[in-house]
Amino acid sequence: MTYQCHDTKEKIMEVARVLFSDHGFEGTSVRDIAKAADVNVASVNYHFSNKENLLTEIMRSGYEECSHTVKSIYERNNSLEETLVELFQYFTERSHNLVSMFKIKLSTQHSHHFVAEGSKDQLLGPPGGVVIAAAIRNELGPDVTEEDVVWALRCLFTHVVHQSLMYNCCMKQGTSFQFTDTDIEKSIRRLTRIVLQDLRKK
Amino acid sequence: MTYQCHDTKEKIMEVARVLFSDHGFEGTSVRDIAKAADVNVASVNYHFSNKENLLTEIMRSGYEECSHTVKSIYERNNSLEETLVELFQYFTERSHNLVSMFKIKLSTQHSHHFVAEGSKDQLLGPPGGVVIAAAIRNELGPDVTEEDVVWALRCLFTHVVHQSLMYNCCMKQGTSFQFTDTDIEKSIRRLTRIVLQDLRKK
DNA sequence: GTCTATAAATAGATAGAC
DNA sequence: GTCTATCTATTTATAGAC
Repeated sequence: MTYQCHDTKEKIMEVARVLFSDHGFEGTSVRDIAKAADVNVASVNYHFSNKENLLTEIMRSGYEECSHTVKSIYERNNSLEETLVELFQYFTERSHNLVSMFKIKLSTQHSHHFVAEGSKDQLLGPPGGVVIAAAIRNELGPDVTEEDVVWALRCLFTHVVHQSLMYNCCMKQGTSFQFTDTDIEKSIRRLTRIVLQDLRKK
Repeated sequence: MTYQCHDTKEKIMEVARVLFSDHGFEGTSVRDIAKAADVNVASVNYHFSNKENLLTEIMRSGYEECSHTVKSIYERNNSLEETLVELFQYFTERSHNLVSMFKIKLSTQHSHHFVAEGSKDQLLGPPGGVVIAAAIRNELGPDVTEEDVVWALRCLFTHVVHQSLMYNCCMKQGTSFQFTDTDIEKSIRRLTRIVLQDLRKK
């Protein structure tokens, strides 16, 4: 079993993302990860130097994956409403990516993962936020104010992210959740329409 | 220093809520709590039997405090919009209560704290959700459908909770946050108005 | 690159004196 | 109710054989 670096490293990251999402960073031991990934305990430190660095790589790849997904979704359908609905579907398929990123964002200890490398003081916005903002501008034409775009972005992104978190966590917990994915899709569409409608009135 | 049970127990809960909120349940040791509360290590187990039970008591009191706050806010001002804005202000004053509750909700391991004691399968809704739903019905009169009330509740509560989480976490992290509390208040008011407006049209 | 063995620190919990 | 001391288990990380 020599020369399987790439497979092992990626397997560790994928398994760790799931475990961090379910039990948190501190709630997951390197041994748990190695066992679940079916690799040796020492290989985690070999490939990532230490546990903290494993988190760093997971966060970076997760943020990039999400940004890239939003971009490619919008380039395909060219519609704000459809993009938001498909973003919810992506968050459901890759719920561990969303949940682990969000938990880290809420943590004091690991929040530095959301600070861009070059400019240490600049907080990263939501992944794909630039694309959604552009989509809003495209729907409303050139007369829309920047303040309105920011407000709409915040309303809509918040809604999609929070509904995705609630939907996927309650599903995982096995408790009877009141809302189906169809309900949430309807909710996203309705909110998108009334937000755009309000911005057009001005 | 004898007979100070009540003080010690409450001090432990208050300190633990802050630490759980910042570093998570697993990221906080019983020793950390005892040190921050300036009590002996053994007193945590004396008053709460074990660490898990300390979390149980924190969650229960946090949920009740929040529900009670929402109720008393609405009884005082009798306005949906004002209640949501004041709820955001409460979430800011007591951000550790919100953050710790939300983190636990996202966790697979500790999600059982959101299951009501009597009926083990029933998931608890958002704290104060019943009051907000009643406020929505009061604004719209008796003709409003239950589906619309549920949608409005979800939109508005989601917005307030998520904005509060983002606002308080980014503040705590010391990074330059783009939005002031005034911005978020405006955002809540604007969303409340367009949601109610949409429901009235039907 | 993978493995075993182990170091060094820390975790939750408890026993027993006061 | 508070405290010290301690047991047992588990943690991250590393050293060194293969």
